[in-house]
Amino acid sequence: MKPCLKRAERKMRIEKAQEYGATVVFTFSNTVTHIIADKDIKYNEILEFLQLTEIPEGIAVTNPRWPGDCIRYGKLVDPKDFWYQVPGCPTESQQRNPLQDAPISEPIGGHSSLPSSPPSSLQVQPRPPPKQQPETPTNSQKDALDEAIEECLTTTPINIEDFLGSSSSSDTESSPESSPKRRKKASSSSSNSARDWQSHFQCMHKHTGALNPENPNSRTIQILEEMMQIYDSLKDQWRTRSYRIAISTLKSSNTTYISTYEQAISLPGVGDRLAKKIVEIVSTDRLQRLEYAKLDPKDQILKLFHGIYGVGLVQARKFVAAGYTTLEDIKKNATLTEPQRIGIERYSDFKQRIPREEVKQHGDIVSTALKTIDEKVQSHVMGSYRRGAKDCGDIDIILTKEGAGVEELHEVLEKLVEKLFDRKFLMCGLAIARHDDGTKWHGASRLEGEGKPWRRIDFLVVPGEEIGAAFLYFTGNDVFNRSMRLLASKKGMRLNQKGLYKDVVRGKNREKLNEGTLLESKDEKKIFEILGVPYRPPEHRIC
DNA sequence: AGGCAATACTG
DNA sequence: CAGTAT
DNA sequence: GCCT
Repeated sequence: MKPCLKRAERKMRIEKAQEYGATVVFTFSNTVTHIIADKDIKYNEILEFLQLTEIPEGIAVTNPRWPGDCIRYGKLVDPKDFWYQVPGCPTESQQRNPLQDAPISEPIGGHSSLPSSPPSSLQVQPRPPPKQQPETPTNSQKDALDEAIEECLTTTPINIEDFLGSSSSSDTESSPESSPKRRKKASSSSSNSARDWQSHFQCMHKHTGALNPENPNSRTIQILEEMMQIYDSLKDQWRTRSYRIAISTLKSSNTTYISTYEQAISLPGVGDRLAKKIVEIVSTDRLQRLEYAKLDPKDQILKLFHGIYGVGLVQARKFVAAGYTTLEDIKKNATLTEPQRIGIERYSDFKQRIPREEVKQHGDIVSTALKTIDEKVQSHVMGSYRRGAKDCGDIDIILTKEGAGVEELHEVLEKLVEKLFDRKFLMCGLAIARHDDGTKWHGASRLEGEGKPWRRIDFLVVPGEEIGAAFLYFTGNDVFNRSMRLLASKKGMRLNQKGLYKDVVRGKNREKLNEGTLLESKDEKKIFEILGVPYRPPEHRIC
C-alpha cells in the first residue's frame, strides 16, 4: 500500500521482503497474493485506494507485522491470524476482535467507538497519510532495518491507540516509547511513599510457591509463566526478571480480575508490553509469541544445549550457529571444557530431580565421613532442601565449624573430598577452588549401585563467624536473595554470603567503592532485623 | 541510556 | 578476561 | 522486560 519509497523504513522492508523471495509490485493485478498495509491504514482505505469494492478471494490483507513474523519464524505464518488484520477488516469467519471481551473503561481520548462490534462501527475517517518516521540519521541501513523489523515484531498488534481514538498521535509503528499514557506513578504516592517504598521488595512478602487457583488471573499467570519459562531457558535474565516481578504482583492482587490495559499498566512491574500481553491473553486466551516460541526449533535446540552444565547462552548459541542439533554432534565435533564434557555425558542424570529422601541420604553420607575427619566440623544441607522442597535440583552442603577460618576448613574439605572419592561416592569434580582459601567445590555424587544417577553436589566452606549470612545465602531462593541484596544496597548496605555491611560507599551506578564495616554475619535472624525485613522461615522464602 | 545481587571458578 | 555457575 |  502506498509504496512511497521516500520512507526509508518502508524501503528497507520492501528490500527485506525481496531478499526473502517476495515479489513486490506497486500496482494491483491478478498476480498479487498479499497486500501489506501500513499499520494505521484501515481496511476501507485499502479498498478505496485500490478502487475495489472487496478484496478478491485468496488475497491476504495484513499489516506489516506479518512479513516480519514470517522472517522471524522462518515460515509463512497464517496471515489470517488476528495480529495481522488490518483495522476494519470484515470479520469473516468470526475473526475474534482482540478487545471484545475486554472493554476498555473510559477511553482516554474521549471517543468511545470501540471496534468491538462488527466493522460497521468502524467508519472510515479519512486520515492524513502516515506521519514521517524521523529516521535515525546515523547507522547503516542494515542496522536501522534490523531495528525496524525488531520493532515490528515487538510492537503488539493490538494498537491501543487505534481503539482509544487517537487524536492524532504522531505514533508510527516504531518507537514504542511514544506510548502516550505514561504511568500515574508519581501521583499515587504522595503521602505514604516514604513508608512503603520498600514494600515492593519481594523479600518483604511471604511466599510459599503454592499456586492459588482461586486467583481470577490464574490463566493470565499461567501463560505468562510459560513465557517466562522460555525466556529463562534462553537465559534472557532481564526479561525473565521482569516477567517474574509482573507475575508476582499479579499473584498478589488476587482479588481483582485484570482485564484492561489501564488496569494492567497501573500494576507495579507491568509496563506497556506486558500490559498489552495481558490484554491479549484475557481476550484471546492465548499468547501468540508463546505459541511460536514453543515451535521454534532453534529455541528448542538452544534450550537443549544450554541445559548442559558449563554451557551458557554464549556457548549454546555458538553450537546452534555451527549447525549442531544434537548432544552427539557436540560431543564429537565441538571443543569442550572438561566440565562441559561431563555435563554432556551426564546430561540426563543432572536433569533429573532428586527426591528429598535421597538428598538426605547424600547429606548423611557426607556427615558421616566428616566425623572421621574432624568431629567438630558440621555439615548442613541447604538450598531447596532447607526450604522443604519435595525434590531438589542439586545438593548444597555447607561445611562449618565454630571458631574456624576458611583455611582450616579448606583442609577439611580436601580430606573429605578425597575420602568420598575413595568410597566411590563422589564421581567427579566440576569446579574446584584453586587457592587454599577456596570456598566452594562443585561436583557429582552417587549412591551405592551402578544404576544410580549422578547428582550435582556442592560443598561450601563457611567460617564459623559467617554462618548466618551463609545460611541466608545458600537457602535462597535466588529471587529472595537478590531481593534482600538489592534492598540492602538501597539502604546503603551490602549483603553477601559473608555478612551484612554498612557504610558502603557507592559511586555512580551503585558501584561499590569500599567494603563497608561489618554489621552482622553470624545470626541469620539479625540480618533480617537490621534490614527491616520480617523474619521468614526457609519455607517462606520462595518468591 | 543503563541498571537489574554479588561473588567464585574455568580456560 | 569472558563465560558460567551459585 | 521494567524502572529511574
